[in-house]
Amino acid sequence: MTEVSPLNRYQLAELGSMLAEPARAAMLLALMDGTMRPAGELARVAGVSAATASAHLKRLLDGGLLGLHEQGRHRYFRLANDDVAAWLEAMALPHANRTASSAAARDPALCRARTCYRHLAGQLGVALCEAWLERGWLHAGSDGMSLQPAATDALVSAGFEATPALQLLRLRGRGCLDWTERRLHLGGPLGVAITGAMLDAGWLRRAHRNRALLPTPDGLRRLAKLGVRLDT
Amino acid sequence: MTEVSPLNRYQLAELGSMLAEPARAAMLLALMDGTMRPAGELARVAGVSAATASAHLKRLLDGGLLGLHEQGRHRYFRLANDDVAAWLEAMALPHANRTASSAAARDPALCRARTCYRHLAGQLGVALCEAWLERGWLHAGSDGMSLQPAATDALVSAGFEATPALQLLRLRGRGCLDWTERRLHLGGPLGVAITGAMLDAGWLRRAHRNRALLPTPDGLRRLAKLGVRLDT
DNA sequence: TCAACGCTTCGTTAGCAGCCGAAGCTTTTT
DNA sequence: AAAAAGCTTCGGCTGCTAACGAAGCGTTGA
Repeated sequence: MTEVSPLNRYQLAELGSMLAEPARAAMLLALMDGTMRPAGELARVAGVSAATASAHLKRLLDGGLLGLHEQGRHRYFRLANDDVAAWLEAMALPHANRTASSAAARDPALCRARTCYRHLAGQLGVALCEAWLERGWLHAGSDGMSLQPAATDALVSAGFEATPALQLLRLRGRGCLDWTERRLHLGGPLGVAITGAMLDAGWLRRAHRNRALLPTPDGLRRLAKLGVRLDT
Repeated sequence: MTEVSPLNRYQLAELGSMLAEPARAAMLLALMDGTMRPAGELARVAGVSAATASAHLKRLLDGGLLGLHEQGRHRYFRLANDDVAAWLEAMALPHANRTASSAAARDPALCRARTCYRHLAGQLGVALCEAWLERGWLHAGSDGMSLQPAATDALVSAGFEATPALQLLRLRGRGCLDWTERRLHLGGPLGVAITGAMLDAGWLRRAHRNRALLPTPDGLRRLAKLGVRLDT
């Protein structure tokens, strides 16, 4: 009865123990929006002293869950990569059933569109991914997803600037499991770039309270032109 | 800075602490193949006394990760549902990068085909899901996936028995993120039933050492007739 | 040059969680 | 009816770890 699995018991336990402390969990959740935050701010978010926070951050850093950017006397922490963000999103899976009954209690805006790390998730994210796959604008290969040249014309005519649109062709995307929709949306550098461009262009606005993204009326119109529609 | 997320810090920490003990992690991993196992066996797998195992199992049960079947003086434990199995698979995400370099070191058979809970995963699982979606045999709606009547004829002519093939139409499937392929394969009751039928029909055999599924030459031929091919 | 600042390291304390053996309960076997 | 088997509960021990204040270190700004 040898143990052959993606993860052995010790790796799994190690990963679990990273989350097992509410203070660490709070820090990770705070970084889910893709921002970088200094240690002191994360200490406040977690509600612990600077000394305690420092130990927690070291632990998460050594564990490979966080990345670090040092600047003068500040140390900015961020999630290590979008695998970690996708993983944190997936942590909601065991709760999927229990909260399904109280689905209405969940923030509807959050279900409609939100950031997953730094790319678009929720109904809108899934709709975009599926629509573009169907139109052949996105190609899904074994090495991830990529934008097809045919898509750039449509993007430009919908309001994207020509240069950024062309640069998108070089970026790679990847599927990312959406916890509310249980289907894939577009993540990876490509997903980040597209989402960023839509924010810049004013198609989407960030909510203040949470990770929700609010599509503007103009944004909805332009998205519809690109085949992306919200069911409701 | 209120905390609005699928999971709050305490839920996340609670979930993490379930895994944080190697003994509990070992038990969960042992149940990943979808089997039911009595407490005593899980104690042996985890390498702890019956008393300790009992406490761990109670914890996992209360936490909603395990299901229970009582029979006489035996208590059989299983994973609560396939959400939990999918979640455990997703736990490998943060390791995806690190192990990518040593990808060759991973068991190739395991990457090719394996059980995820009780349904087919790996290259073969993803290939089946994508091929059947493309052919219109599978329909993906917001409520999950379902088999279309058109598929049953093909299944029967490929060697499925007529009655089981018809019963499949009633079952619902769902996408399940594949940690090696980073794409969706077919899970849920429908995925379980199809995989089970293929095992019964001798298209696939279970490996002894691990969760790998070994396609037989005959099975490969029949799968190819159903549009399912391994890239290599 | 000195003070303020941001963060980490050190040393200590307190509390929780895992572990086991023994005892108890229930079901099965003889 | 008694013994065995499977599991849980109880009690006590041990070790780990999160917590904080104080001290130390490097950076920034006056």
